[in-house]
Parts: sequence; C-alpha cells; structure tokens
Amino acid sequence: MYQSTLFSKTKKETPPDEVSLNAQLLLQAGYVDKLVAGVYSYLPLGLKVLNNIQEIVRAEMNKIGGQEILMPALSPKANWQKTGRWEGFDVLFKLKGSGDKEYALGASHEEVVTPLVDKYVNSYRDLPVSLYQIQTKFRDEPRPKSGLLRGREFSMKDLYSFHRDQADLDKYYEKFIAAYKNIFSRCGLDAKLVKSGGGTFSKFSDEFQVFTPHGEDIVFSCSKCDLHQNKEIFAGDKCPNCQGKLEENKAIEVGNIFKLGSKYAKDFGLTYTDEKGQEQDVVMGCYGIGISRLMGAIVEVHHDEAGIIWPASITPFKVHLIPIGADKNDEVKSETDKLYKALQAKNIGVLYDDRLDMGVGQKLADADLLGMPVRLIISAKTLENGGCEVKRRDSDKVEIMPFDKLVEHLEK
RNA sequence: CGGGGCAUAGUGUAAUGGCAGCACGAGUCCCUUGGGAGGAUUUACUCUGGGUUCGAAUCCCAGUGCCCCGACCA
Repeated sequence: MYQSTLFSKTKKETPPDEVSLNAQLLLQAGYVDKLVAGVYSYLPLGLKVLNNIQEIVRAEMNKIGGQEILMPALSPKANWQKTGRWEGFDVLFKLKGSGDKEYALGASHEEVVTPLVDKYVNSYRDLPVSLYQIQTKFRDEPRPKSGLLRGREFSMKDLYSFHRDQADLDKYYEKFIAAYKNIFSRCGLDAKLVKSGGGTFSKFSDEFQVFTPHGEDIVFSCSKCDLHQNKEIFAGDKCPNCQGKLEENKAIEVGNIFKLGSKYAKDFGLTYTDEKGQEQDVVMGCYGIGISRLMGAIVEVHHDEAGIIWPASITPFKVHLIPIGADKNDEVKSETDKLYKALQAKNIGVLYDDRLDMGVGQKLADADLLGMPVRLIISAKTLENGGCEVKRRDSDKVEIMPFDKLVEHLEK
C-alpha cells in the first residue's frame, strides 16, 4: 500500500492525558480513534491487526472442531429474564424499541446460543457440538480504561460447547486449553493459565493472563511448580501445592474459560435423549477471548520508546519500504518501485512510504512508531553499496542486501 | 458508583479579572532528503448553561466530557 494514500496519519505528540501505553501508541500511530471513553474506531492499519488476530483465533478454533456462526447483537428481554441476568448482569446495556419492547445488547451469548442449540440438538448423537462467533460485545462498564484493555464495546470470540456429560466436557476443556495456548503464542504472547474465581454460575474458571506492569489483575505465581492463581481466590504467601515461594505480578486477562454445567441448559430446557431413551440435561462450557483486548495487550508487551514492534504474525504489513531522496534521484525511485512490485508479487505485505515532500527524519520516526517488523531503505548510498538496507524493528543491526537475495530472504 | 485532576484553533500549549497568543498541522509558493530542516503567505480557538463584575478563558454554581485512583468486572 502507498503510504501517501493511507487515510490515517501519525501524530507528532503522544496524547497527553493517556497513561496506558497501548492507548498512547495506538492513538498516536493512527491505528485506532477514540469516539468516547471505551469506544474506538479501528482505522485501516488497526483493522488489519484485528483481522490478523481473528484469523489466528479462527484457525485454532476450527482445528478443534469449532463451527463458526454469527449471532445477533440484539436479543429480547425474555431470554435474559429466563436466566436471571436481566437484573443480575450489572453491565448489561438495555434499550427500548417500538411498542416499548425491551432488548439487551449482547454482553455474552448464553441467552442466545442455548435456545438456538435447543432447536437442533435432540439426541446423544448430536453431541458434542462447539459453536463460536467473533462479534462486538457491549458492556456498560462503570469505568472504561487503559485503551483497548477495558471498553464498553469490544471485539470478542466466544465459543460455547455442548456435551452429554461432565466427563465429555472435561475432555474437551483440555483441548481448549491447548488451543488457547497456541493462539496466544502465535500472537507473540506468553500467557499463563491462571486459576481464578468464577462468576455467579461456576465455582472457578481458568484465565489466560499475560504478565505486564500495566495489567489490572494480580496473579500469584509459584516459583517451584508453575502454579498461577488470581488474587481473587488466593492471597496467602506460600504455594498451596508445594509450599514454594510466591511471586506477585500484574497481568492482563486475555482469555477466560468456564465450565458452565447445566445451568443454562436447565433455564432453556435444553436436553437430549440418551441411548436408553432417557431425557438428560446438556452440559455446557464457555470460552472467551477478547480480540481487541488482545491487540492492546500485544502493544503493552511489544514496544520500545520509539513505538510499536508488531510480531510478524499479526503485523498490518511485514515490510515498511522507504526510499530516501527519491524525488532527486531517478534510480532510487525506479529501484524502489521495482522492489515494491516484486514484494507484492510474492504476497509479502508492504507499506511503501512514497511521500515525496517529507523529510527523512519524519519518515523514519513514523516507521519506528508504526512498528512493521522489517524496514527497507533505498537511497543513493545503499545503491552504491549494491542494494537495499535491511533493518528489523526489534534490533539495531543494519545490513545491506542485494535485491536478488532480498525477496527470497523476506519470504522466510 | 465514591474520590482526584483536567477542559482554549485539527493537535500540543500560553495569557495578574482588561485587545485570546505561540508552535505544530492544513492551503499556496520556494527550498530541502540518513532521524520530525528552513523561508514567504493564508487559515482556524476559550466545552454547555447560569451567576458575580464596568469588564470573565480566568472567580462562583450546575451540567457534560476525558484521564487517573478505588469499588465493580457474568
């Protein structure tokens, strides 16, 4: 993509009132725009990142048998009354339509998915089944904060699994833990599985937490046995497993999985008939990942003083191509154009800084801020040296590489 | 939902109760290309509603919004 045509622009100054790093960097670099507290627009580059994260999540969910659907964001009051969450879910957005009919904006989808599954699941032969969606969630948080980490409207993947009994759920639950670990590591994050307090309907849950100084959760980790527990449920000073010493860390919750049991199945009469002709309650699990929060968490972890450092797996473009002196030097211009086409032909994502009226300092500062993993510079100097300068965003090492080797090198 | 801070041009900031200014940006022109360069010229601003005052960006009251701390986070 030509940078001169890019809708968003970087800002010279960091937003002065933002403290959280992901908010500062994503706003300054023009990845997102804030409409009101906790509500963001995703601009062209930001949406690319979000989509890349979604694709990783999709791939891992599909791999373990998840089937993607899309449920409505709007749902009728009656469904929420059935589960007791019309009144019981503090952050639920409620609204009135014509004829004073009342609705909720989806804050979670048990109230939609359970009656949906009830229409199709009748027999033990129909189980297990896993349905997921990637959708905008709405929660009227009392205090949105920290950029993308806690919003009133955010992108979430929620999967619901349905089983004939607890043993089957337990078996699947382990698969999800493995899939979640893959997702986070593919996104460049080291997420720890943390035991945590559950909500109203389950005694405990498992959270995936990324340790960073700007997290809002506190996690106790055992130095000996790799047990991690949320402060919510545990506040002693020794590991309950092995009496090892505990370390306290701040962390961001990027995923949360629950065993729901039959609570929602009972509310909606979701049952199946077993081999003996007996009617049984379906057992459910629920598995969430905050897609937009994940994007914020990645920035919290991957950055330096100059800007963002995107992991290659989710970067909007792999390469930032920057000519220097292209308006004066025809060869610089033509070689850069040629390389741009060659990279595109190989499907290597490339942002071409073709802005002619911009000083080199500004271009390089933009490149650092925007954070593409590979920076390529072509100038009279690099052409004299036989090629193009290659620098990775996460290192200070600079090397000159001939054009014929370059494309091949970048394909790796 | 309790507490604190802040609110001036598109952005960032200045102005004892007395002519709202500067920088960046944006427009036009010139110049410039290895770390936000320079010149000429144009452009645009006091969150909302009340009050005090001869006079309010400035003081007072209310509201709204943003950020931060806490509570909350199925």
